[in-house]
Amino acid sequence: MINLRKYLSTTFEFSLSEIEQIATCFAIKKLKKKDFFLKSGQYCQSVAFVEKGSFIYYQNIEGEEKICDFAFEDDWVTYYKSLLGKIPADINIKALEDAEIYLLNFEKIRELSNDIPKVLQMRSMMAEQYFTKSAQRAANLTTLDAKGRYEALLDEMPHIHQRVPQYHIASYLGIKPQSLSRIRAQK
Amino acid sequence: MINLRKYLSTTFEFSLSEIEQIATCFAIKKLKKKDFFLKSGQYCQSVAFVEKGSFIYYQNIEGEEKICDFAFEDDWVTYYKSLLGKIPADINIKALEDAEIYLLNFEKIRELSNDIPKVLQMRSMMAEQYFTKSAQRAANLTTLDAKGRYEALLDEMPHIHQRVPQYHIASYLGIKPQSLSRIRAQK
DNA sequence: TTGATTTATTAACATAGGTGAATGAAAAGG
DNA sequence: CCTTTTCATTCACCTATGTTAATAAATCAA
Repeated sequence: MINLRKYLSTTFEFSLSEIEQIATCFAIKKLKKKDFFLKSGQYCQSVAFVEKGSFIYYQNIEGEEKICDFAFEDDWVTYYKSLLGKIPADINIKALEDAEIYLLNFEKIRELSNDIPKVLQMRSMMAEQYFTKSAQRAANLTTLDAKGRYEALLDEMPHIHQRVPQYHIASYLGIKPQSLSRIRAQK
Repeated sequence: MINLRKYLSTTFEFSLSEIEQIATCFAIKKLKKKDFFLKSGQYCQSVAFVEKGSFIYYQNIEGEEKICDFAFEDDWVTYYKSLLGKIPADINIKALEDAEIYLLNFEKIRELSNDIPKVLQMRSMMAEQYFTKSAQRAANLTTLDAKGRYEALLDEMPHIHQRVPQYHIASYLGIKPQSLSRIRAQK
């Protein structure tokens, strides 16, 4: 829980006793590479802090895995559409590497928010980051060409090539692996 | 407030007395065509129910208005990134037609949620719709060609051509007006 | 209503990115 | 370790969308 504690302390300035209280609400879970945090059809019932490892969000469309998001250490993993709407997920969230995550049940968040008002601030920030990410991706898809989107991604996640196979990066960018190769060659 | 009352009654099955209580928390606002609900740089501090009229969300990028969303009757208008993050907006929300909206202050929502728990359900649904819309748009941008995206939009908003100029539709789809003309011609 | 401005259409040409196939490199699995 | 499978690269060719420009149609403002 090293990363989680550090995150709670530096990002939100929770006190040590608050951190203890919050930490007890999480359940640890270890996932092997290729294990699923969430499978299409399942109900998402928690948010998870990524202590270690990486994840892809994707949809299976016409036999292809269309990547719509990544998550790494210090990111939150969840699927709001299913979590808030209490409906089955229409995407998959899969570990790309062996991972260690801390699960926080949706109801537990409510209880925590009552005890520690600052948790509300954390909830807001989680939701906000989540909204902002997909809105920004849509904006990039309409305003930048493939090379521009690739550079924006490298800017945002400089180490992505060390963690994610290139064909997944291409899928996230909305292009074919061959096109990403071409773009990388011409630099 | 006819549409708002009907919406609260049919979508969430609030009772008449609950609807009265909720309704008193809203402030009416009338906007002329081209008036702004939110300007880039301002803080978004409320959500608004669209009783009448239409809105575009857009960013000014290199002199062009890049449309990222529309809103019509029975939609909620807000900008979560600014509302939740308490940061200045980086987009504009402008009335495309004369409009009548009902404003609900962010703090008022909290108070209402305490009095009427079912308001939480409404909040969730608002957030969920908001997130889902931009995620779906990003998915369409990576999985469909321009014609497919246009057809998906017509499917979702059949009357859009009666409410929104075509060059705004093209911008939302991520193509040039000439390309949308070409797509429309070849059907 | 008239003239000015904005918006939509069409066409010829340019280009970014897709497609299919071949090759080699890297990773996985016994 | 060797074999198999997956992944990245390159190339030749194709297609969808962008670009520029001209014109027509629609809308706005006086």
